Amino acid sequence: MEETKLLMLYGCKLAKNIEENLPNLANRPGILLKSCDGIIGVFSNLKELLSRGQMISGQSQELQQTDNIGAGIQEWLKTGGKSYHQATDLHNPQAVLGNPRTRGFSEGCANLKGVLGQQESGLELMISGMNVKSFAGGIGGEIIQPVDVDASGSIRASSSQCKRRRKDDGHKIRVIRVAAPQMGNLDLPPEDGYTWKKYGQKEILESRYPRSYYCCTHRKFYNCPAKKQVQRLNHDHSMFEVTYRGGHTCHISSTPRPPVEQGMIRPIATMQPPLPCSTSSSVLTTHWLSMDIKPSVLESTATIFNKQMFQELGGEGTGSSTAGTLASGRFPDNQALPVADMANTMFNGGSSSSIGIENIFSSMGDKWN
DNA sequence: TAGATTTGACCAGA
DNA sequence: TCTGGTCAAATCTA
Repeated sequence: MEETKLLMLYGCKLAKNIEENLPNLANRPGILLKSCDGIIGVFSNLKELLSRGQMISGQSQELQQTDNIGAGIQEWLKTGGKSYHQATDLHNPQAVLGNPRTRGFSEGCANLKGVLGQQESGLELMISGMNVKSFAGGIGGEIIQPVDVDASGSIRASSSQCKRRRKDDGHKIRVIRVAAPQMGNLDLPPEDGYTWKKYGQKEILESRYPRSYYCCTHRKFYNCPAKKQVQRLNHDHSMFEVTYRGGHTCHISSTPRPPVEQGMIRPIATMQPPLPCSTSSSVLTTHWLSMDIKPSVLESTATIFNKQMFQELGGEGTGSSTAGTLASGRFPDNQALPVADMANTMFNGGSSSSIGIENIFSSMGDKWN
């Protein structure tokens, strides 16, 4: 549920910021459209995540509420977002789903799109659909797929191509779908905060694309059992299906730290020393509304906006050092990085930042002006 | 030259 | 027997 809550708040915040800064953004249609795309991606992923989640849990009432996720954001936007915290109790997902003011992200986004004008060609906006390619650059929202594990621990096929599966060895299994890179090496699997070593590739029956097998780089030294499989979707080659098996144990060190795999939060906005599994030299960590949020999700989400804004603002960022950039919170010319502040403000409730969420866009507006 | 990737062969579950 | 998963030698690359 943590991804759900994260996406929910993040999308609402972005929408609110766009609405509040339409005067500034009016002269920057590129930023506007990309921002809108990002928001729609967030909300669409949220919708899919919720739908799938409820299908798994079989809670029909929640499903109905999710389907009704409707006019709420529009209504909420009309209030100027001022009633956000009153309208949404993010500590209580039931309250969020049941609250008419927070229902209807899709309609809200459609409304935004109407405000912002015609979408770019090539920009896939499938607000009511499930097929959103949310973010350019290959960092996509995380969409959890249902995985069926029967009582014996073996995996039941959840797709037609999974006819036989080896018995699970008791490891936790997690299946997600992420957007494939749209530039550069298109075969590179999406970054997820860990380093992986490819140990095999295999053509899979009835699949157009081969499946790649990865294990944790540190399997040798830390006996880390984590593995993942990456395969491009048959029907949508721009999406990867990534199957994670087993959790990382290689992060265990002399410094106690909750495992990322278990989605446990870390202390307030501190810079962590590099860890064996992390691809980053440092990791931006947050606490946010006391929620359990996987840092990888947080970083990916925050990076989307970072990359888009950075490019639009004429930066030379490549987005290759996501966590490092966010952690530094600086442009190369040592300017403050608005999105880092934004992420910091958002995910830390604004308590630890001198820049409030309301000021982020206005400060950016200064740059644009 | 060490580490990563590729790829054919082998293993094991269904 | 078929197929997915893994191994390990060969190859590549920084």
